[in-house]
Amino acid sequence: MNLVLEEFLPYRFNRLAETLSRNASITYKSEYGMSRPEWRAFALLGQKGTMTATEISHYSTMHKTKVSRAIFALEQKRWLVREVDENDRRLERISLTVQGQQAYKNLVPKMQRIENELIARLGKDNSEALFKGLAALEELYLDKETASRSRKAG
Amino acid sequence: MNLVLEEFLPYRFNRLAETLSRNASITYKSEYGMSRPEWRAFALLGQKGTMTATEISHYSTMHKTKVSRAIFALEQKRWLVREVDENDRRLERISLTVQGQQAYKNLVPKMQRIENELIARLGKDNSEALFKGLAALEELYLDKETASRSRKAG
DNA sequence: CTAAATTAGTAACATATGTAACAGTCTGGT
DNA sequence: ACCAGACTGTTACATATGTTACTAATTTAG
Repeated sequence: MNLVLEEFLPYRFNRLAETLSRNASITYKSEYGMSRPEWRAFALLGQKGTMTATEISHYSTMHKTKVSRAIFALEQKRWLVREVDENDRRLERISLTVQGQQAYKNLVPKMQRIENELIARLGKDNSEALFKGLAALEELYLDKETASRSRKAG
Repeated sequence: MNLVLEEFLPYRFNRLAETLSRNASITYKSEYGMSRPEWRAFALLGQKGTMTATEISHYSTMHKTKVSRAIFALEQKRWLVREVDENDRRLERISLTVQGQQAYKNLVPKMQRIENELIARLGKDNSEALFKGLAALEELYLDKETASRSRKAG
């Protein structure tokens, strides 16, 4: 009849998500003064090239106002530029500037190293189990299109 | 050289944590108007009996001001009472009222059913992998004392 | 025994996020 | 061609959260 909070999945996920994010954010926050929403939008732009705000919102699963603020901040840093789409003037094609791409080139290996070290410390057995479990959860819960990459890769 | 956001662990955890929490919150939010911080404090009090605010903060990994607000809200609902500790008058011993315990008895089975259904849908193989991976991560990252229950249980 | 440092909990302030309303643009049916 | 409805992105407002400062109580060092 008792629920043990420490065993409750949503709680465990929230706690780990916070820990992992805080740990990862140290790098992009201290080196570039980036917030988490900024990092996400930035990482997507580096990964996919030109995107619209709505696309960023979709792939980052961030609310559109959050995206709006994030790209505004990145624009202030001169890391991205917007260009109104001539075929549909509601759309803004957003892409990283050369400066932004340089920051991306600098930052990404550091972020990957953090993740690789974590996986190494987990060990092959545990990390494989983790990826399997995460992929299964994503398969169950997340929008097929968004989750597909993780599934294939997990 | 490219980082794929959908494969990045902190992002995957955040996304899943949000999804799981939103899913779980439907029940305690719609039936009892509880917020997530309230639910956490409430679940701990039901689980452990009398606690201080600091203890709740520790076991829930919530900031003490968040806890302060959560227990205030639960107090307004008449679900908990505080009693100043006579040996150390800085402390407040917090415990659920009879009303609070009834709500707990009503709510916990529903929350457990949600989790059990999730695990069933994952299947034995996947959920075992998930628990193994989560336990390993908690072992690595979280305060030993806090994580110990999850470890043993996972 | 007393003063400084520590602790529990709250309150005031600043920041971050979500919700709702908005302006501008496009589309489809008539 | 036109208008109702839908879409993109921003702004204004409300709410939630974190940071800092505070009061009251206790503990510790000297």
